Amino acid sequence: MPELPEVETVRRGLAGHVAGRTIATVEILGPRTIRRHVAGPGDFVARLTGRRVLAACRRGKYLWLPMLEPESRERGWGPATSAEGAGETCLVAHLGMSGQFLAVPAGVDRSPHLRARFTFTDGDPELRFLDQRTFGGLLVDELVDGVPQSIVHIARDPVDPLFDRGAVFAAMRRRRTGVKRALLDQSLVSGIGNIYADEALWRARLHYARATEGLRRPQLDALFDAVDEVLATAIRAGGTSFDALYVAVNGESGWFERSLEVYGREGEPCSRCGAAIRREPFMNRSSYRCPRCQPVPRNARW
DNA sequence: CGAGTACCCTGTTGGC
DNA sequence: TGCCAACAGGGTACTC
Repeated sequence: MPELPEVETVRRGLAGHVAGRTIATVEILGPRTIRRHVAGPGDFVARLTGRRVLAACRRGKYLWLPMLEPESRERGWGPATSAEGAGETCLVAHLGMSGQFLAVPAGVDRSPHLRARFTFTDGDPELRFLDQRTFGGLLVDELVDGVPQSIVHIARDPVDPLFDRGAVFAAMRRRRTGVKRALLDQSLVSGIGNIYADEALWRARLHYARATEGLRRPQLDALFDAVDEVLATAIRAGGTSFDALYVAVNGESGWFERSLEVYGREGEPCSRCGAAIRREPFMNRSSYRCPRCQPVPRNARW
């Protein structure tokens, strides 16, 4: 269940273990992992082999590794690339539900969930991408204004220094929908998933079906203050549970669960008022809320 | 175009 | 014990 904090933890791991290294070999196990790379596995491998990883970047739940351009292009013998900042190659990754990056010594991996393997010219560790439920994926892409072309529709996330609350609030109020649908809409604001949406709504004492057009500036500020707090707390927790071998934290590991107030706590008392937390079907998943702190609004939009 | 839904996928859990 | 339904859910394709 990786949301922004988990993906940020992975990004930091990749920055520490992979940035600055040159890819020696790329191996893809099974076609589904690169289904969004339409040019196919041969092209995927060819465009990454021999490339040096410059950094590890993230927007919302997406990760990417920009690559140093080959020397021939750096010297201007290839197509123009630098004028508008476009044309830089990068590896884009989405963890989906269960994707993991592991930086481990080279060796045999019998895991049926191993989807991709990268080796580097300086030896260990190699980088593996594992994904049990195969909602995750990899593709090679080009940067457009510093962002992979395939994710230009993903909005800035609340951690982004250029995140513009005023613009996001205005866009939210133009929608005719409920506040949780808006929080989960990655084209409005990215990085928030089911868990942190419920946690932020509980903190802001808002029902998930509150109509966005009826929300006032103070309520939206309170909601996004709550979003910031929840994300920052989870990022700090992810940072402390860091393991040198594992680039990724396991989404199932319990480091964040102790601090959750409503998510997964059906029937347990609300820590503010004592009312029993409710689980309700919503958008083909579940929403958790306190029935007293977050009552059903009059003009609900489900 | 905005809003809302179906589907992709597999391992785990719980009811009968 | 064994089988099947429910559940987990982000993103995209699709319909209306």
